[in-house]
Amino acid sequence: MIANVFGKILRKYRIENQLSQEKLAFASNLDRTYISLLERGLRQPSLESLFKLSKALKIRPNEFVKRIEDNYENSN
Amino acid sequence: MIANVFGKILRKYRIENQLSQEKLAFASNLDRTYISLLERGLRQPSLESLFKLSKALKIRPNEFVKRIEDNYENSN
DNA sequence: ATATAATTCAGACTATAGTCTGTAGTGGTT
DNA sequence: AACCACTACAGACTATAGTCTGAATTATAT
Repeated sequence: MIANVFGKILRKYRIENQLSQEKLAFASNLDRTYISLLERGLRQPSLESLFKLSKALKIRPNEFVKRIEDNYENSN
Repeated sequence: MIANVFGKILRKYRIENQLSQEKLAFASNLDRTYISLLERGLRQPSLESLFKLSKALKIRPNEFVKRIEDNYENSN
């Protein structure tokens, strides 16, 4: 599942940036509980949410997506 | 708007691949009318739909996203 | 042990992604 | 004109993204 792959990478990036879910939520203008859902693989983001999160995490969206790709084929 | 940027790029890729909306829909396992909505900027895809479309268009998702990035800052 | 920050989880909710069926327009070809 | 392939559009619908409030857990540290 792509949501699981995405969630794990999102969490890694967040930890690297030393942000709590709540601070990331504020920085990306998304909801606190939604960040939690994403990280646990219970939601997948829209393109816009992906861009918002990338900006808050100071990475380029295509880097984010590249990591998803790399972990996706190996996941099922 | 990110949906507009995405839509224009999607259409370019589809034309390059010489596919009709209907054939792209079939190849990506998405709905014919939804492809139309995407290209006109009336919808934005989820991460999963982005991956489905990328596969059908024989490009890597991160290339797709890179082109969206490049056209996004210049759009508003 | 007890505060405190951080995360999970629940439920109810709104907004939008994505489907389905059909019809109306658009443009090309003979 | 007629036909043909393609796309736009409408409307009603289902599935899921994303919000909001609050309470229950789970760390982390003092």
